Amino acid sequence: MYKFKGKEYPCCASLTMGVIGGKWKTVILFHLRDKTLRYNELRKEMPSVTERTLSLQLKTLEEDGIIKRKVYTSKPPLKVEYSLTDFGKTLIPVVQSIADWGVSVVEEKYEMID
Amino acid sequence: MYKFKGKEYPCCASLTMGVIGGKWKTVILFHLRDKTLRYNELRKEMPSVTERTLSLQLKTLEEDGIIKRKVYTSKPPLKVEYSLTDFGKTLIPVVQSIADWGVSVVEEKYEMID
DNA sequence: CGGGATCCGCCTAGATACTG
DNA sequence: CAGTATCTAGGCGGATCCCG
Repeated sequence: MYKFKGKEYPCCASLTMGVIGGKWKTVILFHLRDKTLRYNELRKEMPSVTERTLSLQLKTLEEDGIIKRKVYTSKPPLKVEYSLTDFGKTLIPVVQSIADWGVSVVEEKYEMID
Repeated sequence: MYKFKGKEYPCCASLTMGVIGGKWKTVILFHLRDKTLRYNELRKEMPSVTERTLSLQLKTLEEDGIIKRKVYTSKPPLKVEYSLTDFGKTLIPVVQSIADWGVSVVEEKYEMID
């Protein structure tokens, strides 16, 4: 049994999926893997996500210590930047291999025969 | 826009997550990464999954061409073995890096500070 | 600009019972 | 043994409006 942030997982692989799973978290991490982005910059990279969902996913990633949120202004218009924490950076190879496999599939590098 | 098996994804990372995402698929692939297993052997490796869920996940993995299902007997008791296809084997590095990160976290290899 | 509040549909997955 | 059938719940994520 594996534990992380108060949650229990039956397998080391499911622990990781508990952190980066779901429809959007890997996409967020993919875009943050090499740079800092503002909220609206992330939205432009992910046009099909809703504001609420992006907001929620960013919050859970922050709570898990994967990303950090930095606010630069106290009055509107707000400027908020998101970036990986040092802990989050340890996920870069994982996210990269996930992204690479997706690219390989669409490039039809792999044969789909048994 | 990325396409795979009739589904569209906004990012190469989300394509991969569409195939291996969800609560159980990476766990199945983790256990099948180096060996063939029967249905009940898989259940023993994953005691907390229900029969129905395991069944459904195996079916979608088969439909996506990731695993193959081989039936050895025509009359009960049935013998069915699951293993990775050649295409599924291309996912091994991805699953392995996912599993490795989970292990690293519980071994506290990484510091959780910003 | 960067969200929060509210409402809601749908899909994932669980529980349990049953079958070829 | 290896599933299917049925019912159900919980939560993920979408749509829309609102606010500092």
